[in-house]
Amino acid sequence: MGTKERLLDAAEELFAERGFSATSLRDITALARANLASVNYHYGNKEALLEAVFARRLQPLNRERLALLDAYEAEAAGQPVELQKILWAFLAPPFRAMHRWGDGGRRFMQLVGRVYAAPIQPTGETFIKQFDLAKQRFQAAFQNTLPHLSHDEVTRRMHHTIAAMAHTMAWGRAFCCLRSQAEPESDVVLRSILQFAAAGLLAAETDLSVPAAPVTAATSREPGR
Amino acid sequence: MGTKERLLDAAEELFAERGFSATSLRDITALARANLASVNYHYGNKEALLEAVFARRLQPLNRERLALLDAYEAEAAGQPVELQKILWAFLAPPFRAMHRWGDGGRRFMQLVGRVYAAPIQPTGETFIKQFDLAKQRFQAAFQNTLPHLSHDEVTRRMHHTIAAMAHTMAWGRAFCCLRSQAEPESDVVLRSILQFAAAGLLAAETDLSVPAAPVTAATSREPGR
DNA sequence: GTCTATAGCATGATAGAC
DNA sequence: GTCTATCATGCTATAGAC
Repeated sequence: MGTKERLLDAAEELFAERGFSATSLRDITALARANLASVNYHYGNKEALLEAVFARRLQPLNRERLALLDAYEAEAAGQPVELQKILWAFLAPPFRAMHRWGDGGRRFMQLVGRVYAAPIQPTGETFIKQFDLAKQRFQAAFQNTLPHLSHDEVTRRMHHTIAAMAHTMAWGRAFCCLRSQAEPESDVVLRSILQFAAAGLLAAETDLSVPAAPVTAATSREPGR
Repeated sequence: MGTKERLLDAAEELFAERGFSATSLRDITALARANLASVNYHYGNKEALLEAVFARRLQPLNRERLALLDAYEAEAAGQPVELQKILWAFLAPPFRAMHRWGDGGRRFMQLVGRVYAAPIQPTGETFIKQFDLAKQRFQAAFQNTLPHLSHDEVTRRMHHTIAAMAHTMAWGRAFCCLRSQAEPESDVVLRSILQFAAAGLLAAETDLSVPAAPVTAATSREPGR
């Protein structure tokens, strides 16, 4: 395996584990058993290296999502696609990618989850933009299948769904730190998200009964602002 | 307002916006209009400053959550507490805190969302530990109210619920970047999460029909590993 | 393509005057 | 408590030999 690719692997691993700013080029080149100058030779600078890490896996991933959605839509022939199918097209590819790509895939998805939760960082923008392209297609599909929801509510519930996925990814092996032994790439977790999100998306928009405050006043003093 | 508190505010703001490693003490002291050495004088070092940022708001927050849950449980007198009430006790305090604490509260919750998504960082551990104390109490309450779910599944679905909350926090003003104008502290978002999570938690555990692969083979070639 | 050497700068921390 | 000055170290990036 060439230096260029080893650098990519090392960067993927360390960016996912420690974050972008907390990882130095020295850390990366040491792990890749490459020279410090090699990053600059092959990629130009640190940020371009991060972009390369994303570029390698992100495009195939979103292409697979959209191909699945396309196929389901063709199958439905103009009718709304079943909710479970839309969710499957959206959520299954990253989980399957974790299987296919092994440790690298797991680390990559952890990085994705991380960046998605902290979108302000440099180049996170790049990633978000690419992701939003797919998101818009899915937004339309969800809206079609869930006509009882307003546009804004669909947006919010998609966000909740993405959150569940991204968090699972971000936690990686540490998922549900305490006791659940399930690995994030296991089917069990994917099915759990599918089930949870499907029910959540199908819920009525307005039927919420905010519970009354209990008898005991639970307000406590807190530091002012 | 004393220097010590101004440092806390500045650190809260910058850690939330840029992350811990990407923020320098010089940035913080400049924003706080304080001397570079003041951080060391008042807090010892950078990491202790982060811990102080957490300590200021985290304890009251979790205390409020648990007080609410206590009150609801007392009200229920041994019976399982209604799901909506458990969720309310868990989710409402951070949203209300954002109102009460103003900008500082919003930034703090953004920081919390950030750290929760990237738990490996230094001192994130501290935060996670404190949070887990509350989490265990809530896990028991959820399990009581949802006897149809296995222990592991309750854990996973709590995780999904927390994810929706944390992501909303992490995105702050940029929530649902595209079009939804709703501020994260608005009741609309809180209600959306409540509704979504309640339905998701109530769903059956096993009834999932994974959709069949569509006719068109959607597999594409991808880089090997 | 790979390496050494180093420029040029930012960082966290501290010593010590006031 | 606040300030200046500075240390020691780490960083990204690059120049130039091989």
